Amino acid sequence: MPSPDTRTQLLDAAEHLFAEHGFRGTSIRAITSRAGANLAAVGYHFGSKVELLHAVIRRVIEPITAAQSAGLDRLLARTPDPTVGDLVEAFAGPMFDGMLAGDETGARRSRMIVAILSDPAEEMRSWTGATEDAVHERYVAEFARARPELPAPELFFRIRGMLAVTAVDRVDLYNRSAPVAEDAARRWAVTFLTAAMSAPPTEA
Amino acid sequence: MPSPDTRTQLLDAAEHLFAEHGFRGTSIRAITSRAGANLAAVGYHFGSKVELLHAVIRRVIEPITAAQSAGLDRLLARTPDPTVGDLVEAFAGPMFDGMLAGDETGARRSRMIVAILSDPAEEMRSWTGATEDAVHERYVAEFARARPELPAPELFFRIRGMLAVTAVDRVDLYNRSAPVAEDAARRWAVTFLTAAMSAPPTEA
DNA sequence: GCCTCATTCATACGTTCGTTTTAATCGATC
DNA sequence: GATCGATTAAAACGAACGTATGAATGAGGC
Repeated sequence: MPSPDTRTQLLDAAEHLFAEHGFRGTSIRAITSRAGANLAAVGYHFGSKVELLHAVIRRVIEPITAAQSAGLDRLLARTPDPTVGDLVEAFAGPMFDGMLAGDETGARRSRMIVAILSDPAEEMRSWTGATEDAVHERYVAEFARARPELPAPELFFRIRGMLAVTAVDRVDLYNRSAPVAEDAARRWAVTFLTAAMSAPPTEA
Repeated sequence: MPSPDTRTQLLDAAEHLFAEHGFRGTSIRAITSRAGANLAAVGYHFGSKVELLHAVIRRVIEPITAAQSAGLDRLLARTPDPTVGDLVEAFAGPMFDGMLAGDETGARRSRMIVAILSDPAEEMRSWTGATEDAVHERYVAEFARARPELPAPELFFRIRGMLAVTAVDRVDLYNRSAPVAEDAARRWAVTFLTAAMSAPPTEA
């Protein structure tokens, strides 16, 4: 019984493999093999493969949502009318938490998020819970308050754009340079998105 | 022999199903069934499932790349020093071509592009040819010329961000409004991205 | 009318997959 | 140290998959 916690080992292995090869491209056998567990361990601990997926997703998403929520609380306690830049920082920042240079888990988690957001498979599409929805609602409301002249549909479009940018790590088409240092990506994203969210409404 | 062209029918069916359920989530049987063709038709016309995928990807990507290239030619013929907005329009615009409201193919193609850009599976990752690379190189060079004060790594990051935003249709988290009218999404994206690309460099 | 060649068809093969089942094992409790 | 609940192990099942094969089909050229 050398393994400390089979359940956790399974979650780690699954997160790695899902990010690397996608949900459908990862077999239970590959997961249990990497986790040093028996084939039946997934069925025992999680019930099925998709329930394991949901557990993995929850483990990735929850701390991000919590940080987004806490960040907004902190922001509103400091000032009643936060700037667009403040909101962007509070919303997008947590996506880059724990992505220190040299640490591969950050990049892997980023890939995982991209996979979650963009995978067309049915199993990937039901990852939001009440908590996530509530936090997103709050941010939508705050952005609407900070940019009252922006029509709602265009605001929604821009928020979708934010989500997309914060999760691009996977598209390494232009990533010909050295691995991005420390939290440079985070600050670049905030610059990028603050400018984008601050743009005047598109004229009709 | 009522079907006009089995090969085309297969491409259409495959494009639809790949966008809907992903590559791995789509069986050859589902494709041939939807195309009204025999199970062996894929093997006969394309050789294998992944070769069919590559044919589908090529058919989606090629007109976009061509339009991007032609747009840049037209732009440079008009003015030697295009603005950031001009470059954004020429680069991002073609991604939205043929996405008229009410036409489902546009949204489906968008989903297809997202799937291509973000799918972690190995088969999806080798879709760029020499033509695509050349066009992207030209745009990188032009953006660098238009924003000479921007450090190269941050410029690369922003171009990745552009790619991400132009392909977000799938993330319908905030798409609670009616389907986006005509080419509104295209103009919103240009506004969004022009502001983002015009932002001053992030300070160190 | 027949041959030819491209295409379509029905079918089968071997593999891999997720899941289930049944037995074995372990550690803690009394 | 026997018992019990929780976990792990080994094996098997049926289904679905990609691919390959060989026969059937049908139009166009001679």
